Amino acid sequence: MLDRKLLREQMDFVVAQARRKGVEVPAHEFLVADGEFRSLKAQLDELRKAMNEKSKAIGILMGQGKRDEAELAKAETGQLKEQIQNLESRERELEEHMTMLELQFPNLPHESVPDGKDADDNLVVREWGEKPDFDFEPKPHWELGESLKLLDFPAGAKISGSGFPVFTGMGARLQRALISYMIDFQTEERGYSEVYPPYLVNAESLIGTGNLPKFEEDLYKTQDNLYLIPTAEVPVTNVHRDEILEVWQLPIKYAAYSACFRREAGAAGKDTRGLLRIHQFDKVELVKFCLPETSYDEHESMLADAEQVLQNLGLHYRVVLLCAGDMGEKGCKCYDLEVWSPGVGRYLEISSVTNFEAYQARRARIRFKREQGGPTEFVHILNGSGLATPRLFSALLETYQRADGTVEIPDPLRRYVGTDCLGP
RNA sequence: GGAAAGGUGGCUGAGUGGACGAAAGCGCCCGCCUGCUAAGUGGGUAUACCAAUUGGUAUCGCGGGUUCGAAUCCCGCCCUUUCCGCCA
Repeated sequence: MLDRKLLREQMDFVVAQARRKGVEVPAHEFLVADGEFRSLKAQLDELRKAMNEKSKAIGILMGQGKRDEAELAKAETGQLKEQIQNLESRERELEEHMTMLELQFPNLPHESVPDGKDADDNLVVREWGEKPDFDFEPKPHWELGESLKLLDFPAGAKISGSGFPVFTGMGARLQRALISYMIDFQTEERGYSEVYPPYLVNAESLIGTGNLPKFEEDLYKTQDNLYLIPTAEVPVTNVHRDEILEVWQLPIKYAAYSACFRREAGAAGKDTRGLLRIHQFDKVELVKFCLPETSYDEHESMLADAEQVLQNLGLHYRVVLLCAGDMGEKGCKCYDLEVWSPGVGRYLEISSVTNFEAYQARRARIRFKREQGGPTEFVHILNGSGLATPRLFSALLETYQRADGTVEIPDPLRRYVGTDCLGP
């Protein structure tokens, strides 16, 4: 949701920026509706003012015991009331119409975001480390997972369906180790506060983060009208929904572990092997609420927080700045971290770090005041994965595999995994 | 699942038809006073939209109804809390 004032005053700019994302917005329709809405509202306010004054007068007459005059005055209100009701119903219509139109406006890309249509136009900002050399043919993680008895895909398919792997034995332990390690790192080294959120959320929360109404088909919904979270971003961002924060609280930084549930509707046939695209996965999510003027600095530092995990684990990756056309609806600027996967032979997206500016804050009504009695402003909200475990798990196995089929555990994880090597 | 109570401003909490956007207290902000501190004292302090010069309108969980007029009465819904039962 964009600022209505921006739409009114700088529609040409909005249209141009939306076009960078490849989105045509209903500019004219909105401006027409808004014009009618405003003049209608002015009229309505006048009528209501008149009505209020009349009512007040009647009250005074009644108080003075002047019954007859009061009755006379009452008779005069009928027409006013009818007029008001007519305008009110039109107002409701317009309001609905405008909301529908507003939802078609994407968040606008930041000036530092390159033009482009799709993933081919994304910009590789930097690479860290190097692709590991193997003197043997590196295996993909699904083969390693099977031979080392870390993953059981058939069991998952039997229990739930495809896209629900079972982690077994040391695989389960490694999974848990990754989560603990990442949470500990972000909270102890990077100043995030830990949050453990609910996994089922109401529609209001999903509207706040922008997942509803547009992306309902990506979500699992329960019979109680609660939805399984697609990411911890949803509950964690909504922790402060409808609040006015104190300026000294900012920035607020949360790190949250959660399972994530995605229907992956429409993604059939893509990246189906192994852990690449599954319906339930685990992730440590980072969320920040900050002052508008600091959000791009906070964005860079959040990116660094996520990168540091990969660096500590010695995994080769690259940082990609998404072009306007590939960024999606909600973001202003977004970096992807892509980890190198030797067995698959590709870079795989393992994190997206996004600055939403006030887009989510406006939807979720998360504001702050710079000073007592001052105006309220929307905070800027950012989030990033730090990181998603399936691809971290797979990159780790593939990167640290040895010729004999065993896998070395990198140093920072050893005390969590309880061993330095996974073998048969 | 059964029963009851309740949803009012940053918080506590009054308000059962008319001058209530809302008492009081707390908190916070700006003064004054007190040679420190504490106390005292005067004022200010909800949000959104519109007009923009002091102005106007709406909002007391949400939606509808009664009424000239609703925080207040009626109906429906949602949510929270407590007790009992069941269960991790």
